[in-house]
Amino acid sequence: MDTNAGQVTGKTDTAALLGPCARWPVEDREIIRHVLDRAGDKWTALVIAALDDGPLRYTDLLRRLPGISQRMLTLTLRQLHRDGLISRTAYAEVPPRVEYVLTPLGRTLHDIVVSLIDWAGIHHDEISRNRSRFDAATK
Amino acid sequence: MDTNAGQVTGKTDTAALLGPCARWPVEDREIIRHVLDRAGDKWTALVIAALDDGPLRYTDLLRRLPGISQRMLTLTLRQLHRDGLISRTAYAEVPPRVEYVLTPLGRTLHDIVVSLIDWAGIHHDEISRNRSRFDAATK
DNA sequence: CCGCATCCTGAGCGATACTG
DNA sequence: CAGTATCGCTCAGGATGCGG
Repeated sequence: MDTNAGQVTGKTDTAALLGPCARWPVEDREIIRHVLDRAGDKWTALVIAALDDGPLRYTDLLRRLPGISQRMLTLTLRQLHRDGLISRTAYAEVPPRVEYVLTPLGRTLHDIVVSLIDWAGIHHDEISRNRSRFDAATK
Repeated sequence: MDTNAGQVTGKTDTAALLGPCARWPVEDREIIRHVLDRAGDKWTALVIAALDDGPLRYTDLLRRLPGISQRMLTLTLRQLHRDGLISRTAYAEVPPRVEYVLTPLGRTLHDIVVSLIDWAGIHHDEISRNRSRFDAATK
């Protein structure tokens, strides 16, 4: 990383400043990258989207997210909790009950995530067609 | 998987229908998943975001995306082209020149992607604080 | 019911060197 | 300038089994 560090020390990295991260200072870049990576995780988006119905229990989420493994649900939930995007409430009952719900911060991301999912749903057929056409042409 | 398959065969998978994918038929699920995965690729979002300035050349993109390798830029561009999100124009000159630009379809995704990047930039400090607090509490 | 620990595989990605 | 080709590794993530 920082391959052009030795080029011109006075100009910092003007080239990089033109990119999509231009609005944010250099020291934040990698954190933004990290946030972006996490948002792009396989399940994070879908978990957040699933939580718009209100509080959900662990097993509810498991059923609402076809294909997710217990492991990944646990990990994803922990990350989201750690980042303050969801809150976790455990009730001392038998059998135990744990409910997850979006925090205000989480809800701000929720809206974006939902629009992304909607986008995928709306345009996936167009994308499929583009892909087929492309493959046919490149054959 | 499908632990409740033996429960009520007539009701198909109503549980799954409640999730965030509820709006879309079952056969589209995995395609949506795929589109979502692609959007969550390490560089896809940033490449799309970088292209809002208008047409860009290969090396322009390389400079505007600090840390990306030639390999990943090539692969990402190819996927985006294949999916019809960007168009590629090669000019028969010396030296060769190739320009990439968002298609109308790509521009619809662009807006979402930008809002996601902005979200990351706005909230990453809050997330960092949450994380620190969480780690301190769990110590 | 709600997880955590372990093992394991392969896709994603970076580094490097080479071509039209 | 705009890619391609090859190697190697890391690590996300699936399967399974156990524990509170």
